[in-house]
Amino acid sequence: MTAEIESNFLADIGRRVRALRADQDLTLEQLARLTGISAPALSLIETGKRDARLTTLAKIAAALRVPIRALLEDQTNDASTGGDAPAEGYDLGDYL
Amino acid sequence: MTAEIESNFLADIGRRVRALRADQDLTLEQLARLTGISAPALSLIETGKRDARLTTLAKIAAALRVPIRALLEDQTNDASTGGDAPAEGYDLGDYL
DNA sequence: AGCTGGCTTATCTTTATCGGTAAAACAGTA
DNA sequence: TACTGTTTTACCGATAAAGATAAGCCAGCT
Repeated sequence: MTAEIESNFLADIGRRVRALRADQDLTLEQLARLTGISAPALSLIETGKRDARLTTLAKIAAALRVPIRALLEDQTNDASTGGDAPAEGYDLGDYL
Repeated sequence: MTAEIESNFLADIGRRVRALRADQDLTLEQLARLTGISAPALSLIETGKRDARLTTLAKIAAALRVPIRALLEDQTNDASTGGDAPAEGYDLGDYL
């Protein structure tokens, strides 16, 4: 339950990193040099197997020249799936 | 240089967490129970002294019922209803 | 003064990130 | 079949996050 949502959360981030890297035709080695993060570490993050630190994700976002926000959530709002709507329109789907 | 930008980055996140917590009149103890993160750990994050993991920030955002995006960057220029379009050139100020 | 609540800091243990290196799996392609 | 490039996985050591606990600090209040 909790662990599943967490791994989905990390896997989503990893997919976005990988997609952005592919858009710029960068290899893991190249992104590793740009970020200072090793290629194995990047691979773990992209495959959702590592719970990276905030500054680590910030380095990746900077190297890809996108705001960190672009790595975290879909910019398309979707309808709520759970229960209560917190007054403004967010649902967040109750991460954890 | 690099370390300074990092600490600004973390301090900004911490300030947003603290502001949102204050908006909801929550103490560190209460947020600790909501998130499962200890109050000392939350204090370190809010004061910008800790480089938290992604799932840790996700827990905080969920407890505060805001999208994680709200903790990471200023969204004062958004205020739109559904069409959140980045659309224009980012600078990101070269984190790292 | 003595409280009390909220926050910070310190110490400790467990656990995980992270870089480095190396090896292994997986494409493609000749 | 080999060969090459890319990615994944495994191990190692150093560093750091996170929980727990305790102590310190700083308000406000009786």
